Amino acid sequence: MKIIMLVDMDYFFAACEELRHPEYREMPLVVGADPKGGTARGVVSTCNYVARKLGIHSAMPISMAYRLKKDAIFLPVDYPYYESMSSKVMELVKSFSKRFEQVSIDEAFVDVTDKVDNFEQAVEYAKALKEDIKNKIGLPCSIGISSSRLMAKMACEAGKPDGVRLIKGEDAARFLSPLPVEKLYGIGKKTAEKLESMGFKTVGQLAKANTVSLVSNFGVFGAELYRSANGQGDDGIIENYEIKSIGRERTFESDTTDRGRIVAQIKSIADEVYEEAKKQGVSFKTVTVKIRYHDFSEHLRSRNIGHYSEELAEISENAVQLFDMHAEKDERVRKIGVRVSGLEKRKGQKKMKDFTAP
DNA sequence: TCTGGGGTCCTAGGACCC
DNA sequence: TCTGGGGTCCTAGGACCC
Repeated sequence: MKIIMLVDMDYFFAACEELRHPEYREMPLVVGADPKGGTARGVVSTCNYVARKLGIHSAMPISMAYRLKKDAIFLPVDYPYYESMSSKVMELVKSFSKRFEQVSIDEAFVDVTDKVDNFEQAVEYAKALKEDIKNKIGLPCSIGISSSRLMAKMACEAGKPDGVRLIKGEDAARFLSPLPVEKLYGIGKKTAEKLESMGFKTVGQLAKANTVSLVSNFGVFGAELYRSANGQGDDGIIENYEIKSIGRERTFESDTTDRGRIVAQIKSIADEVYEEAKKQGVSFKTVTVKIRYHDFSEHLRSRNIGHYSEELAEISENAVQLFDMHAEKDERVRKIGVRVSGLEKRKGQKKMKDFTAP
């Protein structure tokens, strides 16, 4: 049996801001869109626990957060800064085990099976890692430990904030059983509604479901649901993960039908996508445009260009064409996005660090 | 209250090929 | 007259996560 840990940074973006602005530490701090006096269209990205006590939370419309606390500290998202902090954290985590997989800017799974003899030692190991991150970098995190990725994640959630939590395999079912289905990782609003309509309110009820009926209602996902509800899950760590797509999207400050304005935005976004693809050292084969209309309906239009490309013009020209061919004229556009996929590492190009002199 | 931006994975239909 | 089966690729949409 493996010993898997999930390291998850607590209120990461806001914690990073507190680190460079200690004066905000005791104040409600909201990282996200500029509220613009309550008229803005963005959302809360992350907020600290002082703000959470006031009812503010991630993904809440920023206008609502503003209404809840007009004199909170509102800061814009400084992604490059958080990424630099993330790199420091991830290097430290890696030093605890090379069997490591970063799953988002602030989370990583680590397989510590070879590092400790049992779960009790794993708890001590996790505490040491947590202290190291706190002392050397200054950021709080939580760590969940179990024998699968799923249960490590659930343990971590249960331990938040600033906690280390162990759930042994034999305790998984008992831990999960009373939770409402939407607390299970992978179950969102839609699936929860469907499950509740089928009579499954808790994970324990789901764990006793008839697998045949789950599969007939949800396909492969149904079988996965059953396994998850019973505390079973994957324990693999993918050490060299390859990115699958690169995209950027932008919401207009006001909905528009002005083609000139939209095309200009597509070109500007295409440029950002191009720069990111260059930075990642990948070519692409498919270009996709995403259009969100005023009523939130979304449409994707994609084109396989038939070869791997690295050209800015291939992104912007295909994106504009796809928009012109498929956009509903006179429908107000709220958001536009551009994405490239079908990626391949560029040939003859290695990362700088591969050339580092010995 | 009025809804961002960056991703992943899965499904399903149609085209095409053998 | 009434039309196989399997595999793969492409496209579009949906759900979910952070």
